[in-house]
Amino acid sequence: MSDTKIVTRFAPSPTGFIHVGNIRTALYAWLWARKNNGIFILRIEDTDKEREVAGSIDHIQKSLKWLGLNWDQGPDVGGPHAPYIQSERLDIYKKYAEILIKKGHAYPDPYTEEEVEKFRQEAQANKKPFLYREHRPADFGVWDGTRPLRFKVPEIKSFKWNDLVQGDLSAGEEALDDFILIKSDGYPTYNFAHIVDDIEMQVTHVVRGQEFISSTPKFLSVYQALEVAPPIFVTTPPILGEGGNKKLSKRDGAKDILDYEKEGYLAGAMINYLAFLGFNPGGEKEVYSRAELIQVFDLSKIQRSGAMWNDVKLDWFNKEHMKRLPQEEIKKNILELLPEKIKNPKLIPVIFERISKWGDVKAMVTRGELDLFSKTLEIDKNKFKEKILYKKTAPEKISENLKLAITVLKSLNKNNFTAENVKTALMEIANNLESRGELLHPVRYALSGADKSPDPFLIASILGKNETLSRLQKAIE
RNA sequence: GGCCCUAUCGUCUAACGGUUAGGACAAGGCCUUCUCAAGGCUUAAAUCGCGGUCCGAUUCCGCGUAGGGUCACCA
Repeated sequence: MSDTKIVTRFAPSPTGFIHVGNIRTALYAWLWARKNNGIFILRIEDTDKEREVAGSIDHIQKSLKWLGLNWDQGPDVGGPHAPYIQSERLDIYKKYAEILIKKGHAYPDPYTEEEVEKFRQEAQANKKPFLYREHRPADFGVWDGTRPLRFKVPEIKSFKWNDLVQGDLSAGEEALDDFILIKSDGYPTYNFAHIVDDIEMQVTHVVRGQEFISSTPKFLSVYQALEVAPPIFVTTPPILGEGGNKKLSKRDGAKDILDYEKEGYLAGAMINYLAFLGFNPGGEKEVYSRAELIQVFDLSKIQRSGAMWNDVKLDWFNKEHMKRLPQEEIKKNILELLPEKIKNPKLIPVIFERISKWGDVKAMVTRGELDLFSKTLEIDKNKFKEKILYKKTAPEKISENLKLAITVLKSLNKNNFTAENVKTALMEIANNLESRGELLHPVRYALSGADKSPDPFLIASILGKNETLSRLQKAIE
């Protein structure tokens, strides 16, 4: 039954990269289509030629692909309603415009932009909302395509409608106005084009941000004039920037979604985090795979209030997803991200061994851990003294233990300085102590300069005998 | 300013009108230091305010307050 098939769409305009705020809307639309065995459409809304940024379409597609939000119909894959780029569909909008003209619901705007602006200022001076329809001409005249085509609101009334997320919504008459359907450059406005396309493409659920709530009465008027039943509206709450009081925007640090890929975030983690920012299936489980997410997702459980972006929680999701990743995946993931200089064939096995247990690329980069492998680790001298101490163990005891370690390690043959041998040697001392940490922690810290690091034995073997001894010696001093 | 929407720990959130208001992140403390993109235990932390309906409001209603959105030949 094609009538009952769920159809959702993501309709970005190619004005640059898509940031995390926009992509969540796409995610929700995609999840809903997949959950219901429906269709997910990618449509490019490029009716503003001035704001268009070259390369955006490609970038948008890359972003969606990274997250695995595959589309069934779109600019590249085509589909029954091709083309999926609005600038290539101008004749279709014209056809709908003619229908509205014929019905007496559209007319050419007789005023210049300056005249309209004057009306606007007059209204403002009188402290009244500006309504173009109050200046609607008596005779409509014939539209020759050079003037903007305006919509004649069929009925001035209050609208009430239902939104799957927001519930019952309403707006007063002042929300209705004779807005522009087709601009003087021949391109349709968003207000008109998206409605035509949604009708043509048989979209059942329109998922979009709440900035469109206030123009919904206008949209409903168009559906009314066209005598077409509107789709189901699904209005998502905003994502707020980390100050908590502003909608997330590029200016407030909303990043290109693909930046997160570069930084080593997993697509699955990003999706999980994004989905849960404003949605919760109930229950206490939080880490969901893509498939599980599709299963539990429900548009009606989307939150109504805005949610604040939180990098720290995203990191946590990433970590959880990493833990669930097969080893091979981790290795692949990491290799792709390793800086060129570290792609030294000799080091790769070492890195793998380490990464198989402790491989946070992002953390490695930020903590300077990668440098450990190029032996240029800088240790923060100010914190060193304090951090090398183990709990309440006396500093004297610590340095005594380190000395002991040096003695033992000195007796190891330089060519036999393997992680295994170092471990055997050190553990012998450590096991005789009150707590093994009294030795192992200082050694770890002396060698790595970090209290969370690969195990000290591995580090020692990588550093080699000389460097290891010299770092231990330095630590004592 | 007009219109519209929203309001539970610092953050994301859960809770048929009846719960000691739950979980997660973050924070504090303790344990562990072969820890391993850690783990275990633990502490502190919330229903914006005022009225109303009800035997009983986080939940329903009104007002206030605060935040957000929108008022384009942008989407």
